[in-house]
Amino acid sequence: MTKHLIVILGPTAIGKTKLSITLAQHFNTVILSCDSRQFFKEMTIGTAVPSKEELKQAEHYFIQNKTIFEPYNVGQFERDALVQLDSIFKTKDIAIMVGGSGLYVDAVLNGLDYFPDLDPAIRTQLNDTLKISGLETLQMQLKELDPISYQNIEIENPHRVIRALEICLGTGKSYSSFKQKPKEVRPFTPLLIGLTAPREVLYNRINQRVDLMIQDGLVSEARELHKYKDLNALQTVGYRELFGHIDGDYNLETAIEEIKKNTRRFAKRQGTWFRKNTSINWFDFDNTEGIIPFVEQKINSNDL
RNA sequence: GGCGUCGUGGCCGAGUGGCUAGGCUGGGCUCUGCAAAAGCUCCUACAGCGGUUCGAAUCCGCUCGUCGCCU
Repeated sequence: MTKHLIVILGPTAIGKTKLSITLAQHFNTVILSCDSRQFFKEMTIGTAVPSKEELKQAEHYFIQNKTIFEPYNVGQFERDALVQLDSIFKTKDIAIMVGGSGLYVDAVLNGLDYFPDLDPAIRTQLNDTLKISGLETLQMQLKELDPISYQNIEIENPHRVIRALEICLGTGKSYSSFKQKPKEVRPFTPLLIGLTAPREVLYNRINQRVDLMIQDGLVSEARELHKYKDLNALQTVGYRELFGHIDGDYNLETAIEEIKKNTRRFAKRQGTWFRKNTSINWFDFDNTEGIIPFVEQKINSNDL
């Protein structure tokens, strides 16, 4: 029997959580979250993790299973997710993954190349160099150490340049030399379901949801986390803007408007990411009845 | 009705005879361990009409509109 991973994709606030629970119940299976901010147990309101009630309706993995105090990244998630899926597929033929984080979804579905773990001090130092000497210095260094990456990566993007450099410096080999692994073969067949909505409708949902988060106490959640505001996990829409307000940079109303704006932009970027993935089967968020029959039909035809 | 004021792209806003201000919003995009991150890119306007001038958003006139004051 083929193992199937139903992957639910779409921008934030479009209704992925609800759909995933419906599917999990129908197929009597479990849900893996693939959301780079819902891993953290210290954040609840601002990341819109499923509610207690929702968590009771289906078994969830990778929801608030990590702490903001320990670094976590795609590579680790890929490994964790594959281990979890292996164990799920021992007893189930179908699993569900819900994802808003494009890179993380791709990692599970297609795999990342292998990169060794590095001493985090290397990145710290590169970040210092960036701050003191500027991006150009790093670009020149990369040109020297790894001309191929210098040609191919987005050279104006400090994150990309630093990543390439940290691999070069930490391994003694070029970043490009690691990116040669053939595509991973996964022990499951993915079926991608995307949810869409007209831009205006989505933006209204986002604005409303932000207002709800504020009502639910996002401000006090942000206050408690304020002292950790430099942690990577807290570079998150909904928190950053409130940290600025708590620091006295602007009033609450402004912070809320900023959260809405940044969430809209985030949703737009998610759209860009998913749009180029041609294997997604798109459904209107408002008309999801057809999804279960569609999935059943696909799975059955695969199993024949 | 009279006098004055102002009229710049979706919004804000500089410019005051010759060289696409800038910011914000918005759109498009990139993506192999910071990804709700980070970065790239697009949107050439000067209320209208006429005049002066080699050349006008910038000067002059009229029209329309704005706001203010007066009657």
